[in-house]
Amino acid sequence: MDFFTITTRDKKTKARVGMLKTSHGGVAETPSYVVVGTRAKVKTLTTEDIKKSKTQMIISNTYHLFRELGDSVKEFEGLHSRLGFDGVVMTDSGGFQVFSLGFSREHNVSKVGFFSHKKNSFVADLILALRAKIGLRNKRNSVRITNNGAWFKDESYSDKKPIFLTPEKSIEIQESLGADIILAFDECTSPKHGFWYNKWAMIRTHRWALRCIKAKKKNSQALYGIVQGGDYEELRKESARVIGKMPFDGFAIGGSFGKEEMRNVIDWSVPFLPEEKPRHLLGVGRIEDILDGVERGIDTFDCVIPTREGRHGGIWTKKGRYDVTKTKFLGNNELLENGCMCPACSSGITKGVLCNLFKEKNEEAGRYATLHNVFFFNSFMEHLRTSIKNGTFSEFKKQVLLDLHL
RNA sequence: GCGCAGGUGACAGAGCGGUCAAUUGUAUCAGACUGUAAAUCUGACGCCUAUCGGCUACGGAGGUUCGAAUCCUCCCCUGCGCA
Repeated sequence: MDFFTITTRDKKTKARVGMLKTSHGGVAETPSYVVVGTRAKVKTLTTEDIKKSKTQMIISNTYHLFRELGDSVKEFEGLHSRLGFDGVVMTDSGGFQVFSLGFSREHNVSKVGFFSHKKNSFVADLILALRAKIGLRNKRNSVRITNNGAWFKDESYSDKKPIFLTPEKSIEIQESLGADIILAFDECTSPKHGFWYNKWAMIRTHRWALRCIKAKKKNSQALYGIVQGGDYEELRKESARVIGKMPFDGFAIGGSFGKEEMRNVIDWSVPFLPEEKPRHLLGVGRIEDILDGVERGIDTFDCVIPTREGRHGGIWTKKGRYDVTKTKFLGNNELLENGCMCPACSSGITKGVLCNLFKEKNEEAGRYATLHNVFFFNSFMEHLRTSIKNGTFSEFKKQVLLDLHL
């Protein structure tokens, strides 16, 4: 049984429809959205909710679950069981936390910027890269990266004991967690990092990739390698070439880039990745980003947007996003989205009702919003797949962007 | 009627002589959120002004002082206790 099969290819673009089949029995048709359930739970949603949300894939997180479970992760029941989900489950390796708990805090940046982040100066970048190369840890960071792995001293956890993640440790934990797809332990760099730091971090990530392959014992899980290289063409191409040649079951594109550079990063990387294997774009994104990604040959995407923004009152619709918490929606008796078949809209949740729930700080508010958003993104992917099958992907893309006023 | 305790910006509630247009929280408004440090965060929030700055404000009226939300006097109001 093949893990990944491509069933339709778009004639004009690199878009394709495929099927992921895991040894666990889970199935997902791609392009697919991967819902984020970091701590083995999609925030605010019940397992019943997830079943009704058209969710095919969920991604949990190695770092956060290991923080929670410690060594008892060895006796973990397994993510499918914990999630009550029989679709395709992924785990992120903890590589993103190297950034999100480290440089992201220090630089005060997120991984995707609408503007190009100002880079570190050439000298600062070179010093940082040299320090990294000879194995000197960054002193200020709550994450200290060494050539062997990364120390996490995360004060938001009460026990406060630093933990050390290496490629081997990450794989070991991910095997205990039991996802269908696991990711190589990598280093996600910051948008502020310059060429030299990115180069060194990339080389390190490549070495870690080999160690992950070597450390993997289970055959039932698919292992993805991760392309890094920041927003540098030379580095991305090199990374994709090197990682693409390694015996991974699939490939992910990670790292930080500006909004504009994202398309370039994909264009530089994809040609070096084996055509017949699945390609995942880490941490992206918005509707327009997905369209750009699919067009360039990406099969799966994971992003916190539908869940996080839902909790914050952001409602995604075909006509764009709005904030239901605005007082003007009180008393409004239109459904969240006209004609929507999601469990929230189907049960008659109106803008007014949801606005009121948010104002009351009722916990159901985030749940309804998340339900709608997750369903919306999953339905969107469904339509997107159909368009590829029909050979109308380009028209579909154009229409979606038009409707979103983008 | 007597005895306490109080009256501060939409509300709650700090401040108790100058650094006070007044801490903080809530509400309100605006914005952010892209491998979840996030049911979170940022900013605005008396009036006028793009800004500098100006004006009016801490129950009311006086007073003391170079200077009062802060001290004094009287008045009005509220809560609790006693009649």
